[in-house]
Amino acid sequence: MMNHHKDNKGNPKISHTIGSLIIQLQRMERNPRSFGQAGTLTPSEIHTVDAIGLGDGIRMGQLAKRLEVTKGAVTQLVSRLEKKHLVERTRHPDDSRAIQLTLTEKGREAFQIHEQRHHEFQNKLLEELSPEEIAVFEKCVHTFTNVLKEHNT
Amino acid sequence: MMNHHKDNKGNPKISHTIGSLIIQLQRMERNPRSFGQAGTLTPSEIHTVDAIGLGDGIRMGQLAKRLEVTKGAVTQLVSRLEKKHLVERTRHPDDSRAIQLTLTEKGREAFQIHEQRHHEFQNKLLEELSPEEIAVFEKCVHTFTNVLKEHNT
DNA sequence: CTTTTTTAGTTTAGCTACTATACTATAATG
DNA sequence: CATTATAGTATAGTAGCTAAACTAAAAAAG
Repeated sequence: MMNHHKDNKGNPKISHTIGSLIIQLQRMERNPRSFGQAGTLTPSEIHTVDAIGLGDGIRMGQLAKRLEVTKGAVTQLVSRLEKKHLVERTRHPDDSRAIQLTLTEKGREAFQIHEQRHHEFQNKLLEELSPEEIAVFEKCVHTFTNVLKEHNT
Repeated sequence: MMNHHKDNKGNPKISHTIGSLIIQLQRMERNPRSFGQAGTLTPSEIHTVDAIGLGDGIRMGQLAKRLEVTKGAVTQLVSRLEKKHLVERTRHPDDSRAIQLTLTEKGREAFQIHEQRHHEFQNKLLEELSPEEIAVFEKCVHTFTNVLKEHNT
């Protein structure tokens, strides 16, 4: 009840806490991992596989928006994934400029292994945090993401 | 009280929420920004300035550990910052292999502008979240970071 | 003391993951 | 149609890393 709408006198550490998080996230985001038959994939590669798996038939441009990178970046990533036989490009039936993306069998396997790891990660978090805390956490991350999004504009 | 130590049936979205966060953080981490007299600095550059500012006289190796990168990476970054006249290398008095890092006047200005921005960011968060929520958030980020750290090993 | 090993930092080649820019091809609009 | 917008690609260049080989000084072992 008290101490709302104040400046950060009472929270000198949150900035540092977030700093550590960023360091760990960056570290994670540069370590490739193995995904079964698909072999070793970089974080960017598996993120791309994940986005295609969640939105089957997604187009190049939509994928670029989802990942918040340029279309050029997506072209490069998808080409690499195609070479690895994880993703297939097919022409869009209604717009012959556009391309639809789908996962191959191998791609789906990688997708599933990745989802499974998310699951395990979540469960580890749930072991250490109560459902109430998780709920607050989710709200906070959401707010944080929005402030960040605004900041990134 | 209920539903503790369960799997994630009740939280199908947290994974997606965190995914969005990661995308925004990565986006932030590749956009250079202006820091007064120091000019435009990349995220890695300002992180390095920040770490030196917080631990004046820090050595190359300690800095590498703090940033969780190799010493080679730190050498490259510090060399660039030295060229930009933000950082100074001086030989360590007790160990002539080692190097102590300090900020120049210009470096300190960049440091302060950066700290100021952290402050503003925190205040924006505090406008939208109660102190109680922030406290939980901090705990959760901490837990999350630790799980991540373990995962990164 | 020397010799050997460890530690602190540097250098370099190579990789990922982007961006910006210029391009081709198709679609939509006047 | 001619023009403009949209979908995707190609390419050159950059940041930010790593791994491995290196130099020099300190510490440990003999």
